Amino acid sequence: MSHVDLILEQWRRERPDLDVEPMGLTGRIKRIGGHITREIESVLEEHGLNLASFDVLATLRRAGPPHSLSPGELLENMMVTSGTMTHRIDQLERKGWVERFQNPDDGRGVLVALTHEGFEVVDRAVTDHVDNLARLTGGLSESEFRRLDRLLTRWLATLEP
Amino acid sequence: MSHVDLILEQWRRERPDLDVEPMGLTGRIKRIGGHITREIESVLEEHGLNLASFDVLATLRRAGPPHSLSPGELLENMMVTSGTMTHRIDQLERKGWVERFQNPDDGRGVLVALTHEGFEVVDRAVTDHVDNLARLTGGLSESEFRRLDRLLTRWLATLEP
DNA sequence: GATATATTTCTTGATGTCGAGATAATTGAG
DNA sequence: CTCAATTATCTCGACATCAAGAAATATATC
Repeated sequence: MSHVDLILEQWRRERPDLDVEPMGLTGRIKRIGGHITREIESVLEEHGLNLASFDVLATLRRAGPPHSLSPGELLENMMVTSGTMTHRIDQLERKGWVERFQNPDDGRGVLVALTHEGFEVVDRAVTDHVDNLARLTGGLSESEFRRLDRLLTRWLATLEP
Repeated sequence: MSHVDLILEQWRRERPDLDVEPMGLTGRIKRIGGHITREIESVLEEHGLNLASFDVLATLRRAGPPHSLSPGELLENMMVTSGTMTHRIDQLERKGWVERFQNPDDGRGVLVALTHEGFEVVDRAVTDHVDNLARLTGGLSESEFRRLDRLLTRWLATLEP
């Protein structure tokens, strides 16, 4: 009996009027999310990264050459505020993994670009990262994996209209 | 094409050597988690609660009479540290929704109990909360819901041995 | 062209969390 | 019984995040 099922059982006893099935589904999502976040962070730590830094570097890396985006474009890809993004870029700039340039086409804006070192760090990190994700999803059979992926895609589509 | 699929496509182009399927699955989990967290928080806010406070009150509530647990027992149910738990209890105590007692059986420990007001707040909040969760999962058919729940349970079991 | 409105990025203050260590009481080995 | 080890909780400092708003520039309307 999992942690989540225990919670549902308690609610059923204390509040039999409630339909707790949706709570089970969302609880499992959040619990799985918590586990994989912790595991991911422990692998990234070996590369001197946290999840926040990796998110930024990876977004620049996978955007392709010239590996530069504005803070606003980076924002669109992550669920954080602009203040948080400023802080993340500051941090990466101090480490020498990204650089800020003035945007030549818009005096208000800047561009954030991967440095050579930043490129190498994120390229090494992402290799370990995908291995780690393969391990974390490795307990599922291929068929389970596919069915789960399809159902999550379905659900996500209803949440991101 | 969803946000997650876009990311996978970029990685496939930039790093064709990587197997990005697991990244898709975990990305969808985290993205769904982000959405439902935000939606949940906005409903709890109407009751003067944040997710942290609700977690504590709800744990006490569903534990059944006398609705009291030690900080250590509360810790076991949540993925947080002891310092965080102290802070959460402080906050709820200031609001008058829980009280601390000295544990009569163990001089080192305390017990945290719901007040009458705290009981009423959490009982009202959880009613709205489950309605909200039903809405958030309402885009899935009954069959999809059941299959998804079963697959998530499977996966969670492999992560919580 | 002048002026109001948008947009882009950064700043600031508040809050929640963690991690390491302090404090106090209990437990167990001799 | 005594003292070391363990356990339960709290304190403190650091850090990531958010929300609101400031500053600078761009865009649109007249």
